[in-house]
Amino acid sequence: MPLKKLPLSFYRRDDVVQIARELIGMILVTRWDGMTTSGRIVETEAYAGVTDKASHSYGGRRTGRTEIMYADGGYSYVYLCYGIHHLFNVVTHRRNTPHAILLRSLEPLAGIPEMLVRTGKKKLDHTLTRGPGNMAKALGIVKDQTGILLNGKQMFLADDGFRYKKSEIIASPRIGVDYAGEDALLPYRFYVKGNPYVSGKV
DNA sequence: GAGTAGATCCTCT
DNA sequence: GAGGATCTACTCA
Repeated sequence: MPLKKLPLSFYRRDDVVQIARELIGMILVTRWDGMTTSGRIVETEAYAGVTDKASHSYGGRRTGRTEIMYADGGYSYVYLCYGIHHLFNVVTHRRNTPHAILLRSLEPLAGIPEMLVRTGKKKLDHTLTRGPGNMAKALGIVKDQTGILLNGKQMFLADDGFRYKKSEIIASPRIGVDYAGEDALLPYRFYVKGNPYVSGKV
């Protein structure tokens, strides 16, 4: 089955956790610098807007950085963390409901040589796109790519018909959000069981 | 193998 | 002026 771009209606639904689960197995494509790179998503985390302490938009916080989260679903939200890592998110739901999904890891498909150049690695191994910082780097994603509509030419998510078995998709608490108190325990993270590209303990 | 520090900079207080 | 949705390398055992 050929690649089919996900329609904007896919992102503009109410249940961000459900969308995060459905994104597992989809393909992320970026196309810039004259190179196409892509990979199959194997790890995501949902951030449920104003009610989620771990979210940047918790309590309705609205700043220059988080403004894009309040837009309609289907936009990219990239931001810099720890001064080094760019983290790529997909905005979901509709205007004024700031939900987002962090894409944490994917399995490289196309453009692997380009990914190796971008990350400075010598050969392909599971650390190439493991974890959100590495993944963004391998795909050439930087925070300037915030606000791109994900059904365009530069960057999009697609479905090639592949599906993991339901039993292969695991829900667990999110990573690196200990500061969020009880919300850090919510099972908003999804990953493919046993996949070497998944960050954290498998 | 486990634990920890350092990198490094944008954003909000 | 502080801290973060992280990663790597280095120390110590």
